[in-house]
Amino acid sequence: MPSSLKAHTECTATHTPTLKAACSQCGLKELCLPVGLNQSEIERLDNLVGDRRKLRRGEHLYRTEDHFEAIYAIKTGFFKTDLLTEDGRDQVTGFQMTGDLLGLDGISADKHSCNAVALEDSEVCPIPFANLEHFASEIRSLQSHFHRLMSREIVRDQGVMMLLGKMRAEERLAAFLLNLSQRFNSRGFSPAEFHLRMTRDEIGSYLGMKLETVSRCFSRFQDEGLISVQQKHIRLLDIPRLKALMSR
Amino acid sequence: MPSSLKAHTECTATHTPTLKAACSQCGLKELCLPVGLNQSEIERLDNLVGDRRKLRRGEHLYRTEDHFEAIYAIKTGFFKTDLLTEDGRDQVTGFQMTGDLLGLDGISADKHSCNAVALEDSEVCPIPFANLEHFASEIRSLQSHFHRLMSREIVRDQGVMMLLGKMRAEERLAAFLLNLSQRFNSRGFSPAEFHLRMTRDEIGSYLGMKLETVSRCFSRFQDEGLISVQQKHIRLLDIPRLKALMSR
DNA sequence: CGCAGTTTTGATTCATCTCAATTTGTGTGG
DNA sequence: CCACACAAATTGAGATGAATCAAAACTGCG
Repeated sequence: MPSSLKAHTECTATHTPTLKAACSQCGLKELCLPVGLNQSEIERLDNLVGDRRKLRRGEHLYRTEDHFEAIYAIKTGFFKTDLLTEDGRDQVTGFQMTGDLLGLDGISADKHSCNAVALEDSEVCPIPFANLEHFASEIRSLQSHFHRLMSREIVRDQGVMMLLGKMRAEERLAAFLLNLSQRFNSRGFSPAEFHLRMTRDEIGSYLGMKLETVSRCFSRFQDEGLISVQQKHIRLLDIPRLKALMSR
Repeated sequence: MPSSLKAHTECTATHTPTLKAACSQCGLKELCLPVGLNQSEIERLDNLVGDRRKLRRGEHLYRTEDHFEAIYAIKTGFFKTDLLTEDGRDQVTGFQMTGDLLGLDGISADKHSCNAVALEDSEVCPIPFANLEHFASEIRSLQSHFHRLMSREIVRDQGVMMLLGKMRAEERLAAFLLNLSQRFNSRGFSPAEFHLRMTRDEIGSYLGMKLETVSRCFSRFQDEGLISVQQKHIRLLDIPRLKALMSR
């Protein structure tokens, strides 16, 4: 599967070893920004997207307060976004994977309101926002799709509020695992077996619980035969029962 | 203050007693969708906005699963949005007041993902979304402003995640009061004295705590001289100390 | 191979929830 | 306009889920 995501060779005539992004050649057409565009429109997108950018594990794609200029489509890899308060508390606000968009937070004030960090070596396609708005006003389907994507982010956030506001620790973790499962599945990976890219601490931060509690819940799930855990390797053994756990 | 917000008389030639919305005449020009538009652009907005709709306290503007067709600018009044799970748990996801926009959640799937309920008699200006997208692609400043508004919603939601994920009950309530204070202030009302339109239960639902805990926190704040509470009437007596409370 | 970071597990504490009773406020109809 | 019924808010006592503190085990990286 990852082989189809390997970097293309450069396609500019220059000698710089940049990786020209090319939506028209990309395996993520059905998942990413081009959804719903026809062939010629996708080709116009190619001109819009900047050179691909590679990040090593742990590297920041952007930081809070950075000037906003582009949103980023994840070509390969895995990210987290987080907020930091003055008094040092850190809240993970999301985990993003292949095909997801990063940076929408920056539009509102021309600067980013959170940090985006690669949790594994990754590659992103920067989409300069000025260009995107320009094309969006010409290509109605692009405009419409972009609006849907922003709205989807709002809906997603509502779900997280429900999670944080109303669920108990076990329910949160079950919801989290099922969400990952579903997202891996829609990207062609196994929904029942996957590798966590984040630490227990990061999971805990996202779910509003301490890392010890995350660990204890994993253990309890395992004891009950719901999942199998070996460090970061997770297997979901009883998805129906996990789902049932959520509606208590 | 409310007198300037009183309903205009109808301005159509028909005999139906509808209230034609007119951004160009509205006192909320600086707060609402028209921000940043010039006079002639605002006049074009007038044609875009549908007839004003009145809601009584307790009435739904829309419900989860309702077909999405318009977003709504709040002309007067106060709303909450909330989600309901199958097993009956209810999460308030936001409180909206004059000048705020409602309905952005519906764009992503052509149907609403939450309920919007008036917490007092209110009036909204419906903006049919198809029209809005059409005008947005013609008026760049409208397009740009609309994107900022959606992004602001995303940023706001991140703040709520921080609140729910990392703060203790007292901090949440302090943050909540300060947020209301700031929003009333920017609408020309007193930042230090206001009337809560929602119940303790709704505050608790929003902040991820039980109504009894909300009530206890109010009492404690009052004992400590931070605020004065008489049912729904709140006076903030020591804003700096309330702020300090948040960064513990 | 050893060390640092991560994870697991245990014992204890604490914040918030739950259950319950009382007070206060509000809307309706006589 | 008052009285009644119902909804909302306050307060207390006790239960509990998750946090905290602490130590040990595991992992993988240099």
